[in-house]
Amino acid sequence: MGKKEDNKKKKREALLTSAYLLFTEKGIQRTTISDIVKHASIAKGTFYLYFKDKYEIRDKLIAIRGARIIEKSCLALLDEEEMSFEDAIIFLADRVIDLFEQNKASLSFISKNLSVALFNRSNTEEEKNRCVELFNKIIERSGKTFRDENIMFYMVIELVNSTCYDCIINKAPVSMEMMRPELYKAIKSLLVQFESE
Amino acid sequence: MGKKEDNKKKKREALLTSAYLLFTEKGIQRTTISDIVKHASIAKGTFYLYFKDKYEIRDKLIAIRGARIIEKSCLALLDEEEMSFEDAIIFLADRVIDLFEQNKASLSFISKNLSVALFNRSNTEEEKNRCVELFNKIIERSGKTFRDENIMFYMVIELVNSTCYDCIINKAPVSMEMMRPELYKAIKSLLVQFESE
Amino acid sequence: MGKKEDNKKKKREALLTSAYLLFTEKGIQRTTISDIVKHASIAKGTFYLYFKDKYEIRDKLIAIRGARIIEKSCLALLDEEEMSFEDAIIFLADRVIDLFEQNKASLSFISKNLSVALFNRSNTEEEKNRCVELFNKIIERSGKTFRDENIMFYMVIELVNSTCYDCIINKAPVSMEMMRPELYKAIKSLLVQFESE
Amino acid sequence: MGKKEDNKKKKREALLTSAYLLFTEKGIQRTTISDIVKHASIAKGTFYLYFKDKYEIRDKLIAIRGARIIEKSCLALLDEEEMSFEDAIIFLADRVIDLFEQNKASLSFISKNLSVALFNRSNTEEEKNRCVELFNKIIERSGKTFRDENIMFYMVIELVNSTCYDCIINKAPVSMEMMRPELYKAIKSLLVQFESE
DNA sequence: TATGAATGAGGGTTCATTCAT
DNA sequence: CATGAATGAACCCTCATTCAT
Repeated sequence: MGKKEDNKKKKREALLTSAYLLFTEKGIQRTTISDIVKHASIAKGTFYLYFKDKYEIRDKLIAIRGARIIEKSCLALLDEEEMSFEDAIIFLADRVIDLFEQNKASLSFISKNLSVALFNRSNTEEEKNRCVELFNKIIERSGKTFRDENIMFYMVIELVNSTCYDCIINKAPVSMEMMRPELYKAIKSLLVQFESE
Repeated sequence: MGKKEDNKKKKREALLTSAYLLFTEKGIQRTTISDIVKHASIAKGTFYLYFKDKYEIRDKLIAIRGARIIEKSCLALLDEEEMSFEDAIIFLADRVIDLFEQNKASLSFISKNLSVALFNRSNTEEEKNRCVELFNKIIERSGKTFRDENIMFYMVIELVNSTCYDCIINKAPVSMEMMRPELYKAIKSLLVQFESE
Repeated sequence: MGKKEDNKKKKREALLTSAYLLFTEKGIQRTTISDIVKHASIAKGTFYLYFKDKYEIRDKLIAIRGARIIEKSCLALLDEEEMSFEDAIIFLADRVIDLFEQNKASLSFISKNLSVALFNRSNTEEEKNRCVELFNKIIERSGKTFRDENIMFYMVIELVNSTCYDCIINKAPVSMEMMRPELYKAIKSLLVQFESE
Repeated sequence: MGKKEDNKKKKREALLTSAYLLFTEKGIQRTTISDIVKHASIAKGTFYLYFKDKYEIRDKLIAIRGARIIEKSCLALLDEEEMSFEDAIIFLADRVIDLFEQNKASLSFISKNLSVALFNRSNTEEEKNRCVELFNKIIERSGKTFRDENIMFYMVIELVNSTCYDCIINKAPVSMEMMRPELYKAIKSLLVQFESE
């Protein structure tokens, strides 16, 4: 019967949601498993039926939340009129930066690990696949071909994520405002670099 | 009397050395203050005369060890014959990657925080200054001028550090071997971008 | 229907076998009911249909395994040619010591509780009876009569079991090798003591 | 300064006393470290400065309390008029049985481990030595010599301890009352056995 | 300044037991 | 009868921090 299965999924979901809320609110260090299960209205022992420890749930959440950010941005792009590939990627970067600026706690939580959502081996789930599909669709629309799309996307993501983290959270080396135009130029020069002649 | 001063410096040094050893050996989480003071042959209470907590000593160490990596690379470069600016930066990147590959524990410890060695506000010490001076010397030698050297260096460092961490530690998205040529092309395209016309 | 009965017996047997294996392998403390049912491929709740708790199954196992050791030794004796009563008991002791030396985990598990196999009130099962019968047969064969056979057997068993446990497991006060001749002399003097005039 | 040292000894003593009280009152399984420290008015963490775990304190206590029983009995003997060696040992056994009958909780706690007080390697402390000295004094007074005094004492202790435990706690195979005369005869026959001609 | 024994809150984790299926 | 997910009390133990010396 699916009832049990359903219940299990719900429990898992509740743990993930509660953990994310607490992690972004109080930080990972100061969030205890007790906090998480209390917030999720689940027994403490039950936590261990779903996750090995606090760090497993954190890693899973980084992947999920990172993927969500990328997905949202891609979907926003697909709603837009067609534009050049460079502009499309800049548009994406712009969306990601906006989302992070609107949700600094999320950025603080994801830290510089946005790319694990796409490239980490342990993350074999659908989130990853959905993002990869969206990226492929964007490339397709551009009609261009690239030397190594994975590495290209990886570098762009790293550059965007790093600058967001440092400029928004640490406010160093400069503010995000000041960084933004430089970042866009940098991304453009990177993309050109990856086009196959 | 300078002897007391000396002794204090030695104690501080011992704590830093021991902490670094243990952090790289067992990880930060699993290293306790007890471990650190035991290894440094110092009393537990004394720790608190020098550092607020484990995370203060960690942050200090990331800055010190990061700066050391950059410094070493810069000094190696200054030993070389003159070369073009692009080649000089590639040479630097190459040195940094080599150092990290030779010392994965150090990379694991520094994680994606290499740039704090140079750009973090809280890091007001000499390490930072030495690195900045070295960078300035390199630029000087090139005879070129750049739109914003800080941001340029920041981006290159982030790109090198990120790819090292992901490719060497996580082996994703590709191996460091495969990443290296792509990284160099990317760095070159970035640098050109920053030259003032 | 006997099939259900059979199945129940098999389950019980499986639990006993698994528990014994784990108890001797990892110790009683470190063996959990979860471990036992997992090893027996039985559901957790089912355990409680057969035993009250871990200690009930442990006590049952000590009785069973203790009885098995004594039985084996007695049967070995009955295979031998006739010999004097003293020699017969020494032969038995010898067999028991050998069995324990070959299976230290079993000795460690039974500890100093070998006699419960025969004399514990709660142990009302067939194992006990089989051993008692074998002892009676041995006495019968000897043609002798004794003041109190039960106490005599009890003392011999205690002496053999204690020395085995201390000398084989703890290696104190001396090795089993050194203890053996002394033990045999002691047993002989005990037996003489119990003969009715 | 001895003040700190003194305090440490007192703490250790308090832990031992409290643990013994609770072990004999509620059993080892049902006594928690929390119980012990609470009863001793000591902080939980402090327990671990003195003992590794509950089982270390238990083992230490078995040795201490076992030694105390033997010591008391020996001292009672030395108060008596001279008597034959056999009678002296019977007197000792008698005292031990009496002490155990008066304090069944203590017997239950020591279980069949009385001899570890004297023969366990890990127990290197003064308790052991005091008992050994007392035994030597008794032998000296008897003017006799024995083949192996250690093994002799060990066997007598084991026999007394085993019968006490089984007859007093388990009331099997017979009551202590019924066992006592048989035990004395057995001890006597054992002792004769060990005399060197 | 330096010490390290003492603290005790609260961390993670276990596991016997229950009970709806 | 059998199941096994869920429970949650209770466990052990850690360890940052204090403070009398």
